[in-house]
Amino acid sequence: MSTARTTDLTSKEHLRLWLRLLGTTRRVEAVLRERLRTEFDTTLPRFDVLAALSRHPGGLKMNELSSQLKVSNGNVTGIISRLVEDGWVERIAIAEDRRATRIKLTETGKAQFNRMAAAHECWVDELFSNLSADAAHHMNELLAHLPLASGEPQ
Amino acid sequence: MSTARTTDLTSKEHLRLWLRLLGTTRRVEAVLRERLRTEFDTTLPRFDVLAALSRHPGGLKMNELSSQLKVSNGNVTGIISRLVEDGWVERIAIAEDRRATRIKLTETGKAQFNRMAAAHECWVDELFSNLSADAAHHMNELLAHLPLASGEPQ
DNA sequence: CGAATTTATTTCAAGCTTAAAACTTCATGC
DNA sequence: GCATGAAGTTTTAAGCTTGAAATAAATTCG
Repeated sequence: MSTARTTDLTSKEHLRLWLRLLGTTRRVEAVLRERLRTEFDTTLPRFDVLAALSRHPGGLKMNELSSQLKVSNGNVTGIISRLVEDGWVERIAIAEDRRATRIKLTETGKAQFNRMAAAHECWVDELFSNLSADAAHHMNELLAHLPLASGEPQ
Repeated sequence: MSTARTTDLTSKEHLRLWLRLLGTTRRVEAVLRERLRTEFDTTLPRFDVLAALSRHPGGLKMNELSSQLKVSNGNVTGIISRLVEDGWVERIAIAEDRRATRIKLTETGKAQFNRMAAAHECWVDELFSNLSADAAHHMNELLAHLPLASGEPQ
């Protein structure tokens, strides 16, 4: 309320960029969701969870999962419960802390994820195919410098 | 399906960019959702619907709304129903076609949206504040050239 | 030790989201 | 007229998502 942060022109340019960013992201997500559904009979949130677990072979606690994925705790509970039912993931008791459990991919889960991850990379590459490696890298750098954008904090 | 579209290096760069894009978008959305909730007691989907209606003073049919917002028909039905209950929006019968209705902002809805839109632009400007107008414009151009990124079909 | 607080997770209610099925109305062709 | 199909919308079932409340276990500290 007190002060505008930038000129009005810059502000409009920021808004335009945000709407473009949002639109692009939604379109890509829609394609990925559709393909995950038709080709692997699964969903994007499930894929995201599997991807996070895949990056951590030792497993992750529920709160680690939800902070990595930037979603709420309760949300992850439901997704994990369904993945456990499907046998793609397992909850492993932690001896030193009976409140928490460690979530790990099962062998089935690993195999499924590997198949999906290969296809996923291929789809993304196709969707961004008319962006050169340099342009992609450049855009990545710009986004990385937004204070809120970096993936690193945690 | 037959061939990789790019080199493996470019493919990795595309994937990196996509993950960055997704992360940035989610962070911005999280901030906007939180602020809409605490300061205006509403949600992002509702705001999106109001914004679309605001751009079309003559009103929009349900299928126009859902195609503009890139969400399913059934989805819009629910959001509109709740907005109608709140008196922010009204369904107006179309004489020539009894299947469809025209959705319009009420005066209350317009007033509410105007307050929110001003704050929204301010928040976005703040979130992107360390991006110059030129950089924002440049990134916008790059995104606009993705075949899937513009407002066009596929 | 025992009370108070913090940490890890689940449950809950409400709303969002999708795809598919159902329903109603309109348009077309016979 | 009337069947047939298309168009516009709503309903449904299942899953995703959130914030808040509830539960339970660990930690802190008087």
